Amino acid sequence: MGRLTTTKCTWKNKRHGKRKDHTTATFYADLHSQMGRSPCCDKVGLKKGPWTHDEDQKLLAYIEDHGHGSWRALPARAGLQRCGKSCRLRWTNYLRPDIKRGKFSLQEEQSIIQLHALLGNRWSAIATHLPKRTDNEIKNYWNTHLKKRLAKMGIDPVTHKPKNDALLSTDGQSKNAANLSHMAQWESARLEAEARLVRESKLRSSFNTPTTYNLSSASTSASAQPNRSLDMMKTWSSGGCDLESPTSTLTFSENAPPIMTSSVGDNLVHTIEFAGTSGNSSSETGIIREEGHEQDWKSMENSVSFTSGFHHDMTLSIESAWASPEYSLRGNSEHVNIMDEGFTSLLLNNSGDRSLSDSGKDSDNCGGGEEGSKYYEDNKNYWNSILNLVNLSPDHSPML
DNA sequence: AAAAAAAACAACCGCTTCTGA
DNA sequence: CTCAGAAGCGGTTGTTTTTTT
Repeated sequence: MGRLTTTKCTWKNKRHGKRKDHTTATFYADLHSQMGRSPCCDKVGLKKGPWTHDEDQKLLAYIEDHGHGSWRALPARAGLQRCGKSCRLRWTNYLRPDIKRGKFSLQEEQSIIQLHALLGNRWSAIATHLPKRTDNEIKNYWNTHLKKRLAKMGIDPVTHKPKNDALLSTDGQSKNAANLSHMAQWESARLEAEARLVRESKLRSSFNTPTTYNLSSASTSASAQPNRSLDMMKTWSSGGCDLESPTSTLTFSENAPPIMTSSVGDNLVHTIEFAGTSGNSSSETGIIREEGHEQDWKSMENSVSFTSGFHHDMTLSIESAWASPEYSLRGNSEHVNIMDEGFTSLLLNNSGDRSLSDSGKDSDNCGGGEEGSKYYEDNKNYWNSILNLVNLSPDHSPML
C-alpha cells in the first residue's frame, strides 16, 4: 500500500531534517539532560503512539475520581505507562467531556477563517472562540482543509490576500491592508489578554473546588467575567475620522447598523447570521449550512457566478468565493477587482447590491467621496463583525 | 481486486511561557 | 530577582483510512 513505511523506531530531527534511530534519539535525550535541559519525563519503558481503549478508560476513571492535578505524577498513579504530557494531550484533545468532535459546520469554518485572518496560526486563541473545539483539532482542520481551499482559490492562506497582491504596492488598498493588519495586531494582543483573564477566572473559580474535574464550574466560569473586551476597538469605532490607532489611519463612522448577530445553538454557539438575508439567500441557492456542506460547496461550483454582483448575505459571498471556479479562473476585469481586494475583503462586501467594479477604490482618505465613505463603511462593518464575534465568545467559550 | 496516492487526524517533539519557591 | 518545574503551544510526523488509478 501507499502508506508511509518508515519504521516505528525512527524519528525525524525537525531542525536538521535527519532521521535517527531510537538509540540515537535516546542518546540525544541523555545528552540533552546532561547539557541542562531535562526531558519532560523519564521515557524509559513508557508507551508511545495511539492510545488503547483500556488506557483511555484508566485515564478517564482516574481523572473522574481525582482530577488531573499534576500531570507528571498522574500516569504512575493511574497505572499508565505513559508520560504525563501524553496523558495531558490525550485528555485535552480527545477524552475531555466538553469537546465536540465531528465535522466542522460552515459557520465554524467561517469563524476559523476570520479568526485566522486576525490572529494567524495562534490556534489556542482561535479555539477560545470556537466552543468545544480544541486547538489541535482546529489546527488540523485548517491544515488539511481550509488552507488547501484558500490556496486553490489563489489566496495566500497566510496573509488571506490574493497571491498576486504583490502588484498592489502603492495604492490605497495596500495601505488599507496594512491598517487592517495593524488593527489585527492590536486585537490579537487584546485577545491574549482576554484569554489570560479567562484563565485567571478559571483558576479562581476552581480554587475552592476539590481536585475532581468539574465540568459545570469550568464551563461557566467565563460567564462570570464581566465583558470587558474590545474597549479599545470600540473607542476606535466610535471615534470617526478623528480617532486613529497608534499606527493606523483606518477609521469608522458611527451609527451603522450591526451586520452580524449571533445566537447560541446546540451544536454551534457562534452561529453567525448576517443581517437580514441569510435565510433567504440560503434558500435561494439551496445552501445547507449544516453538516455535509462540503458537498454543497461542490454543488455550488456550477451554479454561482460573480457576474451578478455580491449577495446581501456576507456568508453567501464567502460561500460563493469558495465554491466558484470562475472566481479563481476568470480573467476579466470584474475578476481582477475581486482578486485585488482579497479574500478578507470579500468579508467586507456585504452591503447590498454593490457592484464589483466599485469595490476598493479611492479608499485611502477618510470620508473622501461617496465611494471612499462606502468603502470605510464596509471596513467598519467588517470590524464590527469581528467585534461581535469576539465579544460573544468569552461568555460561551470552553475553559481550556 | 490490487496498488498507489491522497486525505485525515492523533500524537509527538521541543520551544516558550507561566508559576511558585 | 532568579531558577526550576509544569504546562501551554505550534509545528511536524507517522499511521490509518479513503479515494483514485
